[in-house]
This record gives sequence, C-alpha cells and structure tokens, in this order.
Amino acid sequence: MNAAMGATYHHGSLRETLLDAGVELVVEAGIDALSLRELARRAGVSSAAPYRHFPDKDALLRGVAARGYQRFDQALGKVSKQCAETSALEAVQQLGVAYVRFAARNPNLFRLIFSPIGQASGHDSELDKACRQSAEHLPRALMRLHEEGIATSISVQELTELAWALVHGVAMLYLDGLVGDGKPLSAEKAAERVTQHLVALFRAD
Amino acid sequence: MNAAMGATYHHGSLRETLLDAGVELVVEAGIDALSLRELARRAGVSSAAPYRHFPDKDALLRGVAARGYQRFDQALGKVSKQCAETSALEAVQQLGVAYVRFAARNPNLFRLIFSPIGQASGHDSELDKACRQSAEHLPRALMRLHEEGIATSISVQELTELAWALVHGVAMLYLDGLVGDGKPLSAEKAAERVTQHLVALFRAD
DNA sequence: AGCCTCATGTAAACGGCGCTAACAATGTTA
DNA sequence: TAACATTGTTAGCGCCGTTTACATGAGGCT
Repeated sequence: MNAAMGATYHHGSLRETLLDAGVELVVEAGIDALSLRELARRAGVSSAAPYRHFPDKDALLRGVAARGYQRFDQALGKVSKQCAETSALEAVQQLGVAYVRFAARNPNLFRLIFSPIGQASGHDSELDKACRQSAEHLPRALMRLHEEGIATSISVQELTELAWALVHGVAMLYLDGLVGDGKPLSAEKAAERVTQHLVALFRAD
Repeated sequence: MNAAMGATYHHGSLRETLLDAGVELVVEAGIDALSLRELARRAGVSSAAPYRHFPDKDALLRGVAARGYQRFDQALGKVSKQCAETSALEAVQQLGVAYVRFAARNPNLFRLIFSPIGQASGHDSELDKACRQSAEHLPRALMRLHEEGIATSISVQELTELAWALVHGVAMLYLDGLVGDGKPLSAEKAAERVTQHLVALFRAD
C-alpha cells in the first residue's frame, strides 16, 4: 500500500487512522463528543466504513481506551525507571505524583480508561494487556519497600490497595475540581501532600 | 390540581415525575440509558413536554444528580448521627465505610454525581447545595478528631483531603472491579481495611 | 359569568446519531 | 486471468435532542 496515498478507493490503514482520530477527539473534546460519523469524516471515508474494522462504537472506544492505557503505562514506566536507584519510598511517592499528574494532563483519557468502557475485560486483549501492565508499577514499587524492610507488617496487596486508592482518589477529586478548597492547587502539589502522609504511615509501621 | 388525575391535559406535576423517572432510569440502567423521550414516554406526555421544565437534557440530569446527592447526604448524615456519641475515630471510620457502601449500592447514581454533570456548579442551586452539604460530614468528623486531641499536627483541611481521597478512591476502584484482586470482596470489607490504615495513621500522629 | 393571559401541554419537523443491507472497487491467490 | 476475500460506498431504518407553531386549560380581573 502506498503511504503517500491520493484518491485510492481503499484507505489502507483506516483502522489506525480511526483510532488516532478517536484519541485526538477524546483528548480535545471528551468521550461524549466522539461519534463514528465524525471519525469517518475526519478520515475522509463514508459513515459506514468504520464498521469494517469495529463491530460497534464501544469496540472502537475500547481501542481508544487501550491507547490511553498505553500512554498511562508509559508515563508510570518512565518514572519507575527514573526511580530505579532511589529509595523505594521515594519511588512510591514519585509514582503517586505521576499518577495524578497523568490524570490532570489527560483528564478525558483518564476518565475513559477508568469508565465502564475502559474496564470491560474479555473483549479487547490489547486493552486487557495495557490495563494489567499499567497496574503493575505500584505493586512493584511497594515490593521494593518490603525488600528494604519497610511496612513489612502489611501485605503488598494491602499496601497496593491503600496506595492505589489514595492516588486514584486524589486524581478523581482533582478532575472534579474538589481538591484545593477554592485555590487552584496544582495536581503535583495535591498529590505530594497526600502521598507524604502515606509515606509517613509506611515509616511509622 | 387533582392528585388522582385521569386524562387531564395538564399533567400537574410533570417536573417531579420526570425527575423521579430519571432517577429510576439512571439507577436501573445507567446514565447513558436516559433519554428525554423515554422519560416523556414514561410520564405519558409528548416528547417536547419536558422542555417546558428543563432547558435541555443536561439540566434534567443535573436535577437527577441533585437527588442523587440528597440520598448520598442522607446516607452519610444518618451515620454521622449514629456516631454522635462514639469516639471521633470510630465516627471517621464509619463514615468512610458508609461512603463506599453508598457507592457500591448506588453505582450509577454515584457515577453521575461525580461526573462532569454532577460537578457543574453555578447552574443548579439545588445541586450545588446538596453537593456542599454532603461534603461537610467528613470535615465535621475530623474536627471532632482534633477536639479529642488526635492528629492535631495536621490541619483539618489536609486531613479531609487525605481521608476523602482515600475513601473516594476505594469507592471508584471498587465500582471498576479493581479492588479485591479477583475475589469478590465486599465493599464494606474493602473500606474497613483501608480506613483502618487511615485510623492507624491518625493514632500514630 | 365572561374574558384574558400565561403556563403548560401537543404535533410536526430538522439534523445528527448508531447501525444495517445491498452493492462496488480493489487486492490476493490459484 | 478468474475467483474470492477485503474493504470501501450509498441508501435507509429508527432513535435521539431540540425547535417551532399551535392547542388547552387554570386563575385572575371586571
């Protein structure tokens, strides 16, 4: 297929094009603004063409969610690597901040991946994989914590629930404008404040 | 207006009827399942009738969200009163459990009130009021904590952010099926586990 | 009572949506 | 080259949100 295509009947990479446009549209205007017809328009094909690549709109949205998870995973993975040589406590803190920062910078993608669509498992292996991968960073960092002899009285699973719930809650409340009590607190500040208490809890153990 | 109405031209309480039907529909089938036409059908009026009471669909959804917040506020208020004579720590813990329990029992309402629609402030005074009210239970309980001399090194606002983020995160992750690691953990159990760590943090302070 | 007015209902229409069916063009392979 | 599978197109269905023009009836005024 010719990459520099002109007026060919077959698009050549419609599936990818639709997913790209889908991510773009979600990022710019939110989930509700996405319609198959609009994506088809942007890709320069007819309204029915997307159905050759996705059984229905939800399937396409799962594809978009999968890409969102991949970005999320990359953002967390980057921080994990950067903190490979710091203390485990520092790594956990940084991971928490990165979690909230991603939500703040990509609110629509974040809302999508943690919506029923993004959580529909068993339909899209790519989504499932990306979801699983992005959920592994926190447990890994907490495992390091155990290895350093910190907070060993609590199981890694329970530590994960605790830390995950905390940063996820901050992220969600931040997106809803419910954190900061009026003042436009930055997402990083909010995350730092909260994760510091978490770290204090670990230290106290 | 006659309450036991027959074939009157004017409905008499269409606004309330629509909101009732809206809550019902959201509870049963989720936000996306709600359409103005369906509500009109259930109320036995024409498709355009709802526009005499709501400028658009979002306005009606805000009304539904306001009712959701009122239920939420009631659930938390009930627990607050029950815990008026217990220790402040116990009250905080019970409040956290009630928060997650409400989310688990009313997933669709919970998702609605913490969606952009439920958070749109300045449009619906009833919504704003119900939102503010339901957000006051936690700070009040944490204030009692301070009065008992617990965790006084942290401001009530910061305590609120911490506790709120934690329980909100648990609630959200629970709705997404992301807590419990496979096993069907009850919402109460999940909330208890997490809030116990929070209480431990307060005690350690 | 009769009338006016206004709130609140109806009917009909518009464009946009998800989705399907029938058909056409292209790529692939024997 | 001929058959076949893939991937496009066109046209149309029913549902949706919303608007416009019109109908009904309840309450206040004289």
